[in-house]
Amino acid sequence: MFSYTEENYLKALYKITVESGDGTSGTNELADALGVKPASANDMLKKLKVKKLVDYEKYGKISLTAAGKSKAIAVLRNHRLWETFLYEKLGFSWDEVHEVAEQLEHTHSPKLIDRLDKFLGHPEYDPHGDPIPNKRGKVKVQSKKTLLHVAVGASCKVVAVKDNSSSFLQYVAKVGLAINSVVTVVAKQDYDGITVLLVNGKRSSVSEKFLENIFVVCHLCTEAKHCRKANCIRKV
Amino acid sequence: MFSYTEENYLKALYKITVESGDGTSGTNELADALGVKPASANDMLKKLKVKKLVDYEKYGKISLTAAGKSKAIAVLRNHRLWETFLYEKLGFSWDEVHEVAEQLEHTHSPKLIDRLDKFLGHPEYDPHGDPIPNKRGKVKVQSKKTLLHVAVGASCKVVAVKDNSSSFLQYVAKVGLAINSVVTVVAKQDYDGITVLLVNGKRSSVSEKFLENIFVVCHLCTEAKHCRKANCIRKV
DNA sequence: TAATACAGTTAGATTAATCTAACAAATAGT
DNA sequence: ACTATTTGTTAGATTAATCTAACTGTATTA
Repeated sequence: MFSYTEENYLKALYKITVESGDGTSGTNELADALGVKPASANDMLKKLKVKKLVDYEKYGKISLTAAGKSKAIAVLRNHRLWETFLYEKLGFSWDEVHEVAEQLEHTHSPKLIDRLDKFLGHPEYDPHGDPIPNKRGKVKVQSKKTLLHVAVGASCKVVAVKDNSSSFLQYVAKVGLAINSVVTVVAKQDYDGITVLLVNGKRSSVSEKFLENIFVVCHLCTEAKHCRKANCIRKV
Repeated sequence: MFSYTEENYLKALYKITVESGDGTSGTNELADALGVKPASANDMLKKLKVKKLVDYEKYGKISLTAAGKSKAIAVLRNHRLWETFLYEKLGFSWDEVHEVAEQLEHTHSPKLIDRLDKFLGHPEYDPHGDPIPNKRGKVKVQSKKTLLHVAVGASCKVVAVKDNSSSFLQYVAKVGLAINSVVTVVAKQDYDGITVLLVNGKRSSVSEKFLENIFVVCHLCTEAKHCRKANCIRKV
């Protein structure tokens, strides 16, 4: 069995390794993500290595083993199903669900999760647009394009947000964005990257930090998948 | 704030003190209820006393303070609402809900509990017939009569079960009993108390231990409350 | 009332998760 | 290649919750 804490480390490692190019993480990066000191992360990494959930050599890159990845995905599935429940059934707003789901995700009842999944109608995406892994641990591929990659003058469709924090999501909502919103990049300052967005006739100026936390696809796509069209959003 | 463990101690203390005549508990009794050693319970009691959640003198009777009782009731509310959710919405059987609800009851989000309560339509009783405390901590009075108190030849209605363990509840179901079942006490052996019950035309022989875990009221009552009729179930 | 049983307490050890402070290895910049 | 910075590791301490084993107080009862 896994402790609450071990599960959180695995989940954080999964997120970091998926987002990094090479599927690895560093000690400090991990400690940062969990809000602990590097020394603590280091202690836990030793434990997880003994349990064959992570793989690394001293001073080397950290990666998840198949077993570690599988457990991390299971926790992520719990988390995203609970978020969906809170949003769909209990009327929580999308900036509130993350924190509460953190508390609910560590139940050790496979039956509970299966039944919840069924009750929700086997949802494919959570309220933030992130794919919900299925029972067998399969995770849909997500667009890796963000608003930062969209050319000035181009339009695109929001499919997910990277940052799930309440403060960011409230900001996103204020700008008028939501999952499936169509947004146009109107202008960008070369100097500091401040960008003007157009959403439903409303203009807002945002930073590059904001842009890189919004995942998008070509606005002509009908599915919230990575758009494969060659000229999608008119840029790489 | 309270730790998961503190909450469990408070909940156990509440149950024990409510069931005892004088509203107190002993160290061993508490330790037993939680499956820990008396030494551990003693350690925790000291902590809870410092936090002014319990009241006792060395070697004396243990009771909850108003603050301790209030917190215990809040945990009980969470527990029973989750049990109801699992039973009503996710199709769990009544012998499965307790264990899973133990894991869900320790969330620290008042909003979650309020929304869950609303989503379930403000239920008054959980799947075991136990009253769900309301938001302000008010708990409905429950019948304290059990099948053990019912005279031979008399009939009564099941309103709740005392033991929530899976093994007991499966036994109860096998006998054909459920909340609101009408049951007749057909015969009782003076020697060992073995009692014959009649439920929906089916006879079963059960022990006194079984009988004292089934709460009942007069079968003519329409509400699952303590029946106040003088001759209720033809016995004290 | 003295012996015995039971209930309650204490001291000291253990485990998991964390920390601080000091140190070591790897990397980057000139 | 040398130094400075960043990144990673270690040792030792702390806290919460538990345990065992030994002890003390209370209650029963012969």
